[in-house]
Amino acid sequence: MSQNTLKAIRGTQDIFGPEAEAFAFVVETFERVRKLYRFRRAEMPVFEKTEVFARPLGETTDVVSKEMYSFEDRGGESLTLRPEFTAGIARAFITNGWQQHAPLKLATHGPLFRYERPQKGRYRQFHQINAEVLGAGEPQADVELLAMADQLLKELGIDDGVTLQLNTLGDPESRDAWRGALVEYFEGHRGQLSEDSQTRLDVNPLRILDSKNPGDQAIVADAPPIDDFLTDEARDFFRQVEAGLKAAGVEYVRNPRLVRGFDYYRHTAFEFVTDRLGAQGTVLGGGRYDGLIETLGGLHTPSVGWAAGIERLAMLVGEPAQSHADVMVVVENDVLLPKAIEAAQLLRREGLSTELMASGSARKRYDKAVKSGAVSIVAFDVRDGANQMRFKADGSLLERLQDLTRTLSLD
RNA sequence: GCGACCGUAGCUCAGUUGGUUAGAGCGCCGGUUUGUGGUACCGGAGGUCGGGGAUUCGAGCUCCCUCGGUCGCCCCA
Repeated sequence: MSQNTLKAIRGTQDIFGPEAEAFAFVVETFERVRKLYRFRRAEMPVFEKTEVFARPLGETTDVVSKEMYSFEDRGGESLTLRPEFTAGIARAFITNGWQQHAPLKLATHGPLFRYERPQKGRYRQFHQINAEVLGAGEPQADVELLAMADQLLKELGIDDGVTLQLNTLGDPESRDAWRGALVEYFEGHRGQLSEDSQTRLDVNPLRILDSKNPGDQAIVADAPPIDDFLTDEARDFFRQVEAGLKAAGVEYVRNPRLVRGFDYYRHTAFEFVTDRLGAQGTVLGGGRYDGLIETLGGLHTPSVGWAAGIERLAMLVGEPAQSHADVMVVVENDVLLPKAIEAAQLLRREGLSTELMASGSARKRYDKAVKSGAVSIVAFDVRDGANQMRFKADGSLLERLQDLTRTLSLD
């Protein structure tokens, strides 16, 4: 690899082979399942005005200042490659007046961009599948979204070892009361907290709850739980979500320390977590964001959604069985190449996946065809001065191949 | 932004306390053999050992810098 070799940008990936197959399997499964739940497909721009993503987060956070791919276009406007789907969807909801469709169930997938240091299951350009219910304030929306996620993971065959962790952040009143109590509690233990968590205490105290530092975790264990601060309404909402999940047959565990970093989140927060992906164990996550669309200048529009990293799901799916051609058409004598091309097209039009083996040493082509694992082989060769077509296939496929190629004239 | 580990052929990797012209397997290309066949054998292409500097008579190997990768921390919409 010379120094002049073109290289991909850090954190981007060229997905190919079994990994690409696994990736496609995830997307195809998502598309199938979202239709079962009657989620409608939407396509959004890959970039937006920076404000679309920055405003809901607060201008000063690390996320905005350091982790977005932002740039100026030729008109001097600040644009940003989408780091998530939700904000763009919310913007589209507002600009297109989609409240007329509320409650609106939307599904989409595609590339997202975050300027981060790559590590296992984290890239700068990565891909997510995404589902949202916009304009739905009822806990049933949360339940349906979770049921869909649950079914998706099961249909991907990766539900083993994956746990749905569920929590509520309450309504704003609950949340503020809880935050206040947490700050008070952690202030009392400030000296024992890690350096990172002391910073969090000032910047984003809820985040202390998911600190990875063992010393912090000991302190967190005795922190006041959200349940002590839930209003009657918030408690009732969460109970309805739990009851709905039970009715839907979705298993979960309560994780009272599961939080979200941003203020527009309300009520339900959830993550499907695996222990098989190292530090990046969240495989699908989301929650209710009743405050977001207002923040972007729309009407009050309670909404809930989730997203999942396709790469991470693909890693869990593992390598699918290699796919083999139905038919390998082998040209053992180049004189018969046109006939072989004709045959290959015939077969493809009939829905048989067909590959032409017509390059390299003519003598080795048949062996390569056999080695490729193709289900059947049609070989074109000249023997004793006569053009011939030979088949290697079993039973009904052999009959089908003979039948399909009957009209082919070899001379 | 911080830390640890790793960069040798297209791929996976050997390479001794620093010592001649840097190797293997797989893959690829060609040939022979086989001739209803996944065989065996022979040959070939392909490396400034990530890049630069230093030490040394001599560096793939030691040291420094740099670039890249992996994993973790931070952050996580």
